[in-house]
Amino acid sequence: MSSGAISAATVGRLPAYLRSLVELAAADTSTVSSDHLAERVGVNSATVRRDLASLGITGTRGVGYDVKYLVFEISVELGLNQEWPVAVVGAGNLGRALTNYTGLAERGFPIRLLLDNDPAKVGTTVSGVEVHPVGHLAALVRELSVAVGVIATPAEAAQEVADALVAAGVTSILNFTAHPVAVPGHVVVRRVDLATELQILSFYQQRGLASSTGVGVPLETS
Amino acid sequence: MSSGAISAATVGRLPAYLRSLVELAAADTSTVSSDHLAERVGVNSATVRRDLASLGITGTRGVGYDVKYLVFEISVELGLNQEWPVAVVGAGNLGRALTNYTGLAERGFPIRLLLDNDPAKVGTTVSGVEVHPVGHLAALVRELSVAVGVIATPAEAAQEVADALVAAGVTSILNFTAHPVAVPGHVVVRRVDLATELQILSFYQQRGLASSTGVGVPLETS
DNA sequence: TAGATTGTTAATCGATTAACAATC
DNA sequence: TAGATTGTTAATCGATTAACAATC
Repeated sequence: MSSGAISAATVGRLPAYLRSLVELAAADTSTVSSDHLAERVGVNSATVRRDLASLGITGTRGVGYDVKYLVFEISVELGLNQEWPVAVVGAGNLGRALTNYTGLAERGFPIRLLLDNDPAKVGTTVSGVEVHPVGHLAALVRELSVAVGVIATPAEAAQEVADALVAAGVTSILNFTAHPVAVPGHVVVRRVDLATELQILSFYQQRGLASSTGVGVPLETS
Repeated sequence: MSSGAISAATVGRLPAYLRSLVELAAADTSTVSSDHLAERVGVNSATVRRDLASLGITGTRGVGYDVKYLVFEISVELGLNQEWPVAVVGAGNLGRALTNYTGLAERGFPIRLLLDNDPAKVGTTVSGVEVHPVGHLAALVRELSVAVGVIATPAEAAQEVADALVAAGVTSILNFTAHPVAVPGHVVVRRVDLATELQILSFYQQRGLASSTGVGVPLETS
């Protein structure tokens, strides 16, 4: 496990490390210790050193890690040095909100394609992205080299949309519906279910478990 | 730990159990085994029995669990037998998408309050919810008995909004910005960061790790 | 050299799972 | 009674953390 095997927990922490490091780089801090980084991200310093070592990232004993080097390496690991064109299926409020959200393009996920079956929506434009019929999905995904598909349709359509995305060759899917989707093993799906997030919050509220769960400092989603 | 202590992992699985059970109830299945439920949710049957036992839910040996009883008990645990009025801070695309999303009200989280500092937005209405100035937050939260606050503002405002929500007595917060917020120990925060979700997807894509991570069957967010 | 900090081993912790006696 | 399935113990697994030799 010392090299090559990267746990899901490690992957989940990488974006947090990166955010913290980018702030340090902006503040012209050239070097950072695992202790310092750990404190900012809210984990143990041994965990930071282990996470970085598992990516093959090394520091200097007595000194720490070079911030610029860390930022570069983690960015490479997360694929942030390249663009991942995104297709959003469903041009309802959520689909339009995602398309309008400039933060995604800034972080390398430009939304290039918006699909919907509603004839009233087809042909309209959201933040410069034209809405196309879902029937054109396969052709457009290939034409635009779409790397990530987002399911922002009603829950009933989730599986059907996932199937269409997979058939078109998309291997990364973000599912915003309440309905889990089944996909072949080479495809990665993550699900963001708003009602589930709220239900988990209300569970803690109900139980008065906030402080006993070590929350307070935010409980991360991943 | 056998009783009273409920792990975060267990809490995260409850909504999935409930979804599956509701389908069974609709199909008039009166009883379910831990084995059957485990298969539907994608966990081990011992985990199901342990999760349920930790909530004080018992089944019948040789028979299984009564579906209606399970649905009721888990609903109570998740607080679904009551309403949790929600306040959304930020009436941008995301805030409006959330307010328009009927799935939340259906699952007990009606959005009762929408706040924004933009004078052009104040006074407008989204799905019947009027936009109020953020300065009125404390008074309106009390008046409407808001239980959950949602931060849907630009990242820079996240901490300020969290502070205002906490000061107004809100103890459950869902944060949609990329910025983690610090809150007192009695407050529960969950964060949903879209760019982070996409970055994790692209990491797996980059590495070709999909099948080796046991994804395929969806990797849940929680 | 003295102080700091990494890289890694061994200990710990917590969660998952196999296994099975209890019992419907 | 025979078959099924729970409730729970003990084993396993994986991830976190303490500790410390290596070394800048």
